[in-house]
Amino acid sequence: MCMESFEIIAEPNRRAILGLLASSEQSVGEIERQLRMTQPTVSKHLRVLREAGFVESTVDAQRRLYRLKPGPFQELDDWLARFRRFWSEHVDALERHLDRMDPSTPTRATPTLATPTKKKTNRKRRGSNRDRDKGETK
Amino acid sequence: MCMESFEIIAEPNRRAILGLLASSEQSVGEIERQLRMTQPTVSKHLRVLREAGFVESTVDAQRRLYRLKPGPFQELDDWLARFRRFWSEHVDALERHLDRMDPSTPTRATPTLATPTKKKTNRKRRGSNRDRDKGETK
DNA sequence: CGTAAATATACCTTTACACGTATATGCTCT
DNA sequence: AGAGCATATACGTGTAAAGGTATATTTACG
Repeated sequence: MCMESFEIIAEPNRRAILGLLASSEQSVGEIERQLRMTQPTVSKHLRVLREAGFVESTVDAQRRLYRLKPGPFQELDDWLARFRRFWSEHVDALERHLDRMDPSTPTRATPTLATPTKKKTNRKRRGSNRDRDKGETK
Repeated sequence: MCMESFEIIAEPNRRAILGLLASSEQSVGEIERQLRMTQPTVSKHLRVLREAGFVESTVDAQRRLYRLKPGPFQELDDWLARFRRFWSEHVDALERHLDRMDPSTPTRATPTLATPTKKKTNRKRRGSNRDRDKGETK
């Protein structure tokens, strides 16, 4: 009754359900069988997804057909967009590399808002600091 | 010790931290003050983020400077990509609408992989089905 | 009308995360 | 060496979500 979009997709089973629905709408029973989950579990997840606006349902005799709704995906993407510029520059290099290795891949249509934000901020690393990072990055 | 990317960003405070780091690297104390969280809370979230590969840290005297790492964002985006085609067609219509209303908005740089997947699947809605949807979509 | 199928809900138990307080570790500077 | 700052960790507690079992609800169909 209170979860927002990010918590919704934190649940692996829910992501699996959304994955199924990405191909086409499905009934509860179909989801239940394909994902090997118990029926109540499926129903409860679908309820959560519905209340969060990820899916909608229509009645078809005794079954209910569920399909995706775009809203929350938008929202997630909007959040991710803030970081896209950041990692896109990393991807650029990698992409060139991969393009060279596998010319069949259609360049992976990345947004590439690649504003060349070359962060050369030159942060002062004060004093005796032997960049040793004892297991920080692990 | 076990969370993956989607659970990581389910936490609002962690998203806030990532949001801060999106602009520039920050020390624990700076995060603590800007987000009004207690220091242990910040440290623990940063630990989680670090173990999940969202951030990395370097030592600067007594402080640690944290900054973003691209990997997990990629992963999240890859998952979202499966659905992008789906909602992009919805956005297209909306976008045209908004562009007309507010010409200042720079068209919101959407990936727009708009493969014209015009889903005209014409699903059969069987039998006596009075589309009534008693509060399903709520 | 009664039964069976499909789905939703209620109730219970378990588990895992988030937070706070307290404390440990590590670095700097005098 | 000792004081003090910045950060990490330990531990206890509350809470909420997920899953299971049982049951209710709705619909089709004989």
